[in-house]
Amino acid sequence: MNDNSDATTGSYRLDDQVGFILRRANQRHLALFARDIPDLTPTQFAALAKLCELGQASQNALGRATAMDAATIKGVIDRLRKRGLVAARRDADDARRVHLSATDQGQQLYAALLPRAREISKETLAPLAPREAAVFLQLLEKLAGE
Amino acid sequence: MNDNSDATTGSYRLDDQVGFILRRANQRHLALFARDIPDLTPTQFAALAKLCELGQASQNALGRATAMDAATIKGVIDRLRKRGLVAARRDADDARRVHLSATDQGQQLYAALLPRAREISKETLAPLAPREAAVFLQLLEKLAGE
DNA sequence: CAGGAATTGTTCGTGTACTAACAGAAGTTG
DNA sequence: CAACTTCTGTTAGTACACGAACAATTCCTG
Repeated sequence: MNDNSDATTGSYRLDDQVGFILRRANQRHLALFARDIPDLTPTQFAALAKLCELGQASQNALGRATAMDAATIKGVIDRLRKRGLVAARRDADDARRVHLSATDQGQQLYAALLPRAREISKETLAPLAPREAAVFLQLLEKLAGE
Repeated sequence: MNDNSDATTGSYRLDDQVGFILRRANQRHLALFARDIPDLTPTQFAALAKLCELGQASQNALGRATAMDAATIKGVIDRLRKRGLVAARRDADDARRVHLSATDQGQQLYAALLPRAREISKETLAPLAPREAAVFLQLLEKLAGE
């Protein structure tokens, strides 16, 4: 009767909606990231990290691997290239593709930032007890889909 | 030993990091919102909803209530005003403040969109069982902080 | 009351994020 | 092989999101 979680009957409070809280949680994480790794944005770090994991990738493929669309990954890669962290060359087999790889400098930076990246994940989850954090991650993963 | 959740020792996989999954979950929600309510962005809806909840507010106060900084809320309010959903006037008591309120049109739109907004929250949580959703929301709230 | 501090709103610059439209290359099929 | 389709990357436009700097106003405190 008094169930606010009902999708059609209960009252609607913005502060209780998943989307709104999700946005705030994301904001908190972004703030932690910016504080601990000021020289790279989370998105840039994600692209660099994934590229280091994969070794190499085409631009759009890297975008898919990091959940960025073609337009977004382009800007991110442009900035990483301008800073000499990522190298790009035209693919020999497929003239459409841009072949990407992390430069030595990019790999070194990635390695150097790894401890801080781990810290950020830890700090982000700090409000939760270890058990809670594990449960949360599992449910969040489900929610993210794909 | 083989614990990937350890913040200083384990291996680092981008796909397992809170921040990355949080971003993907947010993306999924944004896509659902855009599909079900194409005429308003989630942020615009949040501002309108909060303003309807509160009745009235100054611009920065509304920003705080919706987790937007001064620069962001300004743009959002500008767009809502341009569409006649929100009215603004200089505050009589405090010449700095912009007094905001939802217009009749704004309130009607808000009321009309409410069922869809509820649906979006429901759809967002759809990958989770009801029990899981409840747990998730609680943990997410903790994570968002403040 | 005077002068410093805090608040309110604005502007600028940078960086995601997505849609839509496009060109060129590669793959598929009749 | 020619037409169609798909895939790759690019560009333009809109909308958050935040830091930094700023002017005007109000508050606070000596």
